[in-house]
Amino acid sequence: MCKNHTIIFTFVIMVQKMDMADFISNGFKQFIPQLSIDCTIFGYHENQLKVLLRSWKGVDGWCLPGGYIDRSESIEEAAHRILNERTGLTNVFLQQYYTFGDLRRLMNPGNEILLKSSWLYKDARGSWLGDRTISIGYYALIEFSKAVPKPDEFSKDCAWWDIQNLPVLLFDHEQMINKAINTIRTQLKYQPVGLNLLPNKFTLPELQKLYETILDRTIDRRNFQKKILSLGVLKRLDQRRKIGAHRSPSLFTFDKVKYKRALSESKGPGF
Amino acid sequence: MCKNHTIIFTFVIMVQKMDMADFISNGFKQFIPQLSIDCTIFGYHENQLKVLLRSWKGVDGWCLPGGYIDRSESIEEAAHRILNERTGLTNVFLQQYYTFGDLRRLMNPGNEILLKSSWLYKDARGSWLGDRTISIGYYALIEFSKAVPKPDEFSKDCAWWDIQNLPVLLFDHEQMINKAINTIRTQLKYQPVGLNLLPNKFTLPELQKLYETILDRTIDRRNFQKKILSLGVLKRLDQRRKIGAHRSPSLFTFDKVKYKRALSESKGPGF
DNA sequence: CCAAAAGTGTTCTCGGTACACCCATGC
DNA sequence: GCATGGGTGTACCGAGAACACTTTTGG
Repeated sequence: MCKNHTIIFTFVIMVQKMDMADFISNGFKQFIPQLSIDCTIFGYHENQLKVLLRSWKGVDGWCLPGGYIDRSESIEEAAHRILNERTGLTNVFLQQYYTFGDLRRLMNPGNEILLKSSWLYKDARGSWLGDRTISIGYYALIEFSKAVPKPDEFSKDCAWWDIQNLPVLLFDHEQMINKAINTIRTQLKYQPVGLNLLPNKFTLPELQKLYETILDRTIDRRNFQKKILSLGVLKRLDQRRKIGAHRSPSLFTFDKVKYKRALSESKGPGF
Repeated sequence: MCKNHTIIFTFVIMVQKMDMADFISNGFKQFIPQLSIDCTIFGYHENQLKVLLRSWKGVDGWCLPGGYIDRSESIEEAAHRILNERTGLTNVFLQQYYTFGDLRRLMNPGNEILLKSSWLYKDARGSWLGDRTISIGYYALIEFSKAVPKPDEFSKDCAWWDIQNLPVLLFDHEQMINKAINTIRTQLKYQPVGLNLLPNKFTLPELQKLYETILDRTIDRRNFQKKILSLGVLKRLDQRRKIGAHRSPSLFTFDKVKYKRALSESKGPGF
């Protein structure tokens, strides 16, 4: 059920470099038209939850990194490829969370003007790219420091943004991000997915800050430690982190075997 | 988040009747190609959880009722329409649960032979229908007695099947059904979705049997009643059901206002 | 010695589970 | 009156939530 993160990333055929005109006129031969994948890529840095966004040349406003599905790859492979193209990362925690197919998704009233003045409207409209598109949403949790945001040749920029302070987003991508955040919050309650956002070694206070950031509330320190340790997925290391004029907290790492087991055993109350 | 069931079904333009040849050659003009919706429609009857399946003329094996998305309808509208076409029902509890896009989904080893000997392979292959298709899975919970399975003009049959005793399923539809069942089971733990499967009036023992059937285990009678009543979504009626040589159990109905509120407030343990 | 953060244990409450007796009905 | 199933209450247990003091460290 939740094995996405364990899948060994099969390196799929990378999209051939092609110029924009060629992509507009011939892309549909390689890709499935009218269906895209958008990845909500979360990172965590300086006590902030961040999302990786990209902007297009010639268009104001930002959007989620996305792409089309090659006719010969599965959608999961496509999602991993798209994520790899923007971050350089392989073998990350990546999960499908919802498919967005509202007719309004292209007509976000907040920024319709931005789109109308862009080449997306002028040139892509009329081609396969201008058709209505349904988008499969995936979210990824990655270690911030390992990812190097990479614009592609169509990008003006590709950068991290604070969840709390997002720029103007094109299409329905704000809604997609919100749904992704809700999904993580729910999942975090049952499964220790948050660990994917941290480096190999971390302290419990750091882990707690992450949880507090994602859930947007404070958590009692003692209860947090009791609960998180009771999951049995953490290993205490014989090292401490020096943090200035304070007591040095222990470093932990997580036991990937037990971690995978815990991910697949979500428990809950009720019947 | 879970408002699907509250949406007032907007009656969309029904698919024009067209013959199979026309559909094969021209359907892509009306519908989005390479993307379909498949509905796992659950009903409950005689203490059995049932799924509505259909079979194609000229093809052995069964599959989920599905269809394509009209270019002018949202995917949710499409799902409601497809469900309406097979059951005659509107305004039902319907939820998207996963999008299936494995390359293997068309090549289920268990029944490849069935497909190869069919017109689907001979005639549809080469047309837009023969292309690889990605499918958005929706599940519906409906009141069994209200639905009248309706084959369409391409169908050999359309009928209810016991979850415990499914026929040979084409494509990856068995996997789709299994994932739908798991989704319901998880959801049932947090939200009283099961009520959608029962008639307006029901007794607590009947409701309990439904839960036991879905979860595939027995539940203590006293604890079940305590818990289900504590949700506050049931109203006890001044009526009892006569059930032969036994004490007559009270009938209940559910308070739709409180019910909707309860659906949107899923609680849980954890942080 | 003082400020700041880490580490740790107990109590309370609530929900989940286990369990037993009496009641209504039709034969 | 008896068999069958419906209705109800109590005791135990574990997880979550509330809560305070001591220890380490650098300045």
